[in-house]
Amino acid sequence: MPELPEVETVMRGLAPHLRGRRVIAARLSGKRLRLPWPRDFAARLEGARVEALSRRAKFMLWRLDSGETVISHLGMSGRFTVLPGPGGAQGARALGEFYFHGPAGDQPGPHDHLVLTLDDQTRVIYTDPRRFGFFDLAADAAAHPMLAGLGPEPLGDEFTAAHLARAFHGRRAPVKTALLDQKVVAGLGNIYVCEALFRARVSPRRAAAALAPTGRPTPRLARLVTAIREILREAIRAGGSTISDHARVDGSSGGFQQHFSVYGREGEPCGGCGRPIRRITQSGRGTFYCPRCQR
DNA sequence: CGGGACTCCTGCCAGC
DNA sequence: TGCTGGCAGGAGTCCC
Repeated sequence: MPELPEVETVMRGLAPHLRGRRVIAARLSGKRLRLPWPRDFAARLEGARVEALSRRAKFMLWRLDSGETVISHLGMSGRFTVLPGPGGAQGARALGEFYFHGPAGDQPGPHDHLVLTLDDQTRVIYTDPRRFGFFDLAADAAAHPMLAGLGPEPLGDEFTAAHLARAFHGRRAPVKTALLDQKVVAGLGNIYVCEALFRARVSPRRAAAALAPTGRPTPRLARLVTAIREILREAIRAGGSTISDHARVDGSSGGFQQHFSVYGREGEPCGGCGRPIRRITQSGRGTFYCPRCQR
């Protein structure tokens, strides 16, 4: 699940608990995630204070006072859970029972891969059944190989119809595929691309190049930019979308899945024309759209 | 080079 | 009930 709105939701949920706190213990499951754990990861976290949290595309960044930055990616099924310390003991019990499956209520679950204990006794747990997520540490996060080539933030000033026109010009792939390319725009995933294309009334099958025949902005591209921004803002406001895995750090679900117009709605009537939503496969991934409303 | 297929891993669901 | 196959939000790599 985790696309930009879900990562933003998790980051905003973690920030008040992590910011300004010192990590006093870091415990790892030892199981390999998408990438190997950074060398001496626990030791490099322990004793460090978290100065600031931010998000870039689908990556979460924790700047430490050691000069390093934790880079975290949720993959497909990663989630963070905060168990408040003594100050929030009530919440800790309620959540502990749910997320910690041991008899005492504080044993890590089978898919818990990182447990941080902070200097106020808050615990922060990273859980990831599919293990497509990862952690890394870097002195310069922006220069990290996974971040260096990213396109603009879709909610930032650099993401414009002019940018899309340049990125799409000469590109034969379908616009759906192009928007999933993190070098074109950073942070979109399958769900929000489907939803944004529907709102912009652009067919996911159309070649990207056909939307930018001259390499210059067009009204359609402007519509697409607006649709992407709107969808992302609405999804962030709703706390992201919970399909099966995403949760906020307090365990509650996001709500944007209630507002999907096409995603996961194959066969249901289109809200615009009433004809059935269609599902096709593009680059091996499901695409949902209305063949009538989207051209 | 662009673009598609394949890969990592587990959970879940539909269908038999 | 229990099995099997297909599918799932990401993104790097490998080929043509």
